[in-house]
Amino acid sequence: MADKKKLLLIDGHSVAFRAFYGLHSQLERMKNRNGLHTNALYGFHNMLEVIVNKEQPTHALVAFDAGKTTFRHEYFDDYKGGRSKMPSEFSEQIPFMKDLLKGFGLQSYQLENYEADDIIGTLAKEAEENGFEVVILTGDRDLTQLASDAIRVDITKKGVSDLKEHTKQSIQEEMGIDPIQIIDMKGLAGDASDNIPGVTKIGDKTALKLLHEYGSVENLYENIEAMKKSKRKEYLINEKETAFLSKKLATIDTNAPIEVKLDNLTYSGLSMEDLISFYKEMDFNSHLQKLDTSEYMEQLAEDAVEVEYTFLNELSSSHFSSNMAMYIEMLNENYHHAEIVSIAWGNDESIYVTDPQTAFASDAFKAWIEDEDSSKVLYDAKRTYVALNNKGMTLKGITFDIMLASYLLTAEDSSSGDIVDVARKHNYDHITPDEVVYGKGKKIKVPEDSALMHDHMARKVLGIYHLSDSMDKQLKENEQEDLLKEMELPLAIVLADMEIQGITVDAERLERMKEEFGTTLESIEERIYEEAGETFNINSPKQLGVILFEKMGYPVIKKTKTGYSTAQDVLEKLKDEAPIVEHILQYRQIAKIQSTYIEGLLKVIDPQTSKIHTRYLQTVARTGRLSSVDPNLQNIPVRLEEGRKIRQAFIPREKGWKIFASDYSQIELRILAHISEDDHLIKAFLDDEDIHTTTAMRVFDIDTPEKVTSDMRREAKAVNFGIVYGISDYGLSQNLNITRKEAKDYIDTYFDRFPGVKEFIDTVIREAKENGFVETLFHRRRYLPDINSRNFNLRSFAERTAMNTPIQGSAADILKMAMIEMAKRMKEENLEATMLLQVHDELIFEVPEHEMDKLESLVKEVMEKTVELSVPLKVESSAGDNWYQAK
DNA sequence: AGTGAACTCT
DNA sequence: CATGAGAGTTCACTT
Repeated sequence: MADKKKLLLIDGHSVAFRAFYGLHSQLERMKNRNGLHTNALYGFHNMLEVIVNKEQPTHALVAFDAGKTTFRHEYFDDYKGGRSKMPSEFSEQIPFMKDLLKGFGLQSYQLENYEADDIIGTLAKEAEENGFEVVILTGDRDLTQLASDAIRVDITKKGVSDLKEHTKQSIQEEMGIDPIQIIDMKGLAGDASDNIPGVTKIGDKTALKLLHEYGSVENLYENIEAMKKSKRKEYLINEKETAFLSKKLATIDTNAPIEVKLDNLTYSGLSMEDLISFYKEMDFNSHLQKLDTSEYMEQLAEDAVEVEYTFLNELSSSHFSSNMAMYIEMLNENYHHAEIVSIAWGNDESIYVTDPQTAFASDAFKAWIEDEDSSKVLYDAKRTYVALNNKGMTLKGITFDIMLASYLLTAEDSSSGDIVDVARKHNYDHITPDEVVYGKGKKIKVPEDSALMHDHMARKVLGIYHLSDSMDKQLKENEQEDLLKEMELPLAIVLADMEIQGITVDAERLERMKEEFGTTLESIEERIYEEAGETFNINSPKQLGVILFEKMGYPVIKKTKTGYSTAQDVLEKLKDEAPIVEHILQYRQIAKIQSTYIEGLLKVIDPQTSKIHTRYLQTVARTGRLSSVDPNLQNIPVRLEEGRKIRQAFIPREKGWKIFASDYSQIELRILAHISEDDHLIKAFLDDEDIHTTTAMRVFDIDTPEKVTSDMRREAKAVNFGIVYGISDYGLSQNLNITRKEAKDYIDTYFDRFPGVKEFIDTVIREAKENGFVETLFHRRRYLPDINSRNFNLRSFAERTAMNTPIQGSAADILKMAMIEMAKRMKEENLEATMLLQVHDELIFEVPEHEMDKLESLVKEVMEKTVELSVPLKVESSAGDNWYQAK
């Protein structure tokens, strides 16, 4: 049997409007690259997706209201009066609705002088008469009057793609009336949202009661004489006209003179091409990625430019020239262990693809890779360098890296690591996402048809080659060329060498610690179960919350989205009355050490060499800092003794060598002094004063350093931190456990005593508002789209970013410069010592005893002098048999 | 497979 | 109105 015909009717405007408010909290975050708000479009999209998938309609139409007046205004001037004007954030999205609908393959329709409701009503009835099943999607309750055996009305609920279905039956159950009587109800009770007046003192409840008795407005008035004398009766009689008018206004016209024919509304599904271009226009990247891969492939096949390439089984020097892009494919993120599956290179004249065996057996390939004068344009130079290093080659002649360039141009979310995202952001659309070619998750593999991969490789190479040109120009415009070529690119190689070198870790020592901590953990566990009176999973905040706040009845201090907060600062406050929390805190501390640092590190030690090779991510932190993964060696415990012991396991690669660490003292405050030119701050550093003590003296009005108590210094330190991070009185008060007013006084006094700092903050925020971005000392940029937002939170956040980024980012710049210089000098001086780690303001080396003095003076000179500010930079160094001792 | 809470660092 | 910058990993829990 042929499927029944099903018509889907959508009330475009009301659904979009609901979507807008449903995602209103996301308003400022959801913008495309041109700053267009996209929340209503996004929500509307999701609703369409849900309903189209669920209903599988054979016919569909989206109806819109037309113009400002409808026939209803002829009866009643103030119809829909009192509605506030559409916010511009919503109205700016309306023009793009048509692109969205096009993508879904949906027709839309509007009719002069009629509302969408009337179009929907007319078509719904017509369809019903022709044996259709009808589903109406709307954000407006008005349409429920249309519900019948064949017509269902779905209303969007607050949750974005959640729908409430209204059928004839459900309305009868809920209200005790037929859907058509809803208009009688409105006649009596009115509808505030449409400014339909109704009869005085009659609301929904009373109206329903009257309808149960009389059935309709007409019948009510025919029998009104018999009604018992009452105030209500008077109102009804006096406002008879209003009641009939209201009913008329509320009645959907099911005989609108529409020109569309049902037969022309057949629905044939998504239009991939249009949908993809809509996603691109809106920067709906997650949707782009989600698209069914085969459809995506088809689409690409249709509109993609052909990329020509040659697959080579044998290489010769004629295949290489001086200016080429290259890409090496590995299917594992961690390039230290990943297998190379394909290699491609070329330029706009020719592109070559080969397999790794062929490349690595070729002298011509090695000669080209190692030729300083053959310039190579890459995506992720560090990754490429490490991969080739594993094959015994040293990559030379790197002139450009589009990943690094993209990071410098638009540091925003370039994190995913996929070349497609970078390319797309710079309007290059001819690269397929890796996921499509290789699959994702556990199922990642080289495609059966290896030609698919070769084509993919060729596209990447061509993309890299093209993009390097336009990116180079943009960098020049931003004065960022040096930042790439003198900082990030050379740094990539320095980092690669550090990663390849790795740091030696004493696995046996970790194993012994694991035993010890394991025993401790068990005994704490037991004690907690005893105190709680039952066993439970201490690691589960949910279960812990139930024990503490329900079973044991301790006061709830803070809540999270999902339940009770059991965070450290909350538990600290319960310490006095609840002995159990002491043990919980202790448990958590040790459990963290055990799982993350002992077991976690043991897992990543190379059993052959006893080394750990982290990966530094150069394009993640928005301030220009590095981050470290697999494992993260930038957050090895130091603050508390138990955790700090982990550092004993980090040792030099040779017996008798030392671990040597140098860190910048107060680099961020020194940079603040330099940028702000605050006289007092500058003087403090010129005189090499203890900066927290100096701050305490100025803020607390103390005349000599000796009179500054340790508490005052501690509070001053917190204030200094606050200044660097962009302070709020609330934040400082939380931090110091003082009142908000006291915190505010501290801050005001600070700004009064360091006026240059105050001026810096005002200036940097003002400039950020004008330019839309802030810069570090070396022209690293960070765009702040929210800096002029009307949303207080977003704006405040952007303002704090505006003051913090130049400070944190300049510190990152300086250490990067120092690292490059350090690597160069160590090579020149032929030192055996090796740079191993970078932890934001410190560098860690391993060094033979006899080079200690040399290294110490070299590090000091390089770190203090590579970049010179208006205040001195100060470096503190220490050494020991392991990382624990070197601090 | 993805999210949130908790913890670690500068 | 919610509340100090920048990161990564582990676990529990949900989809």
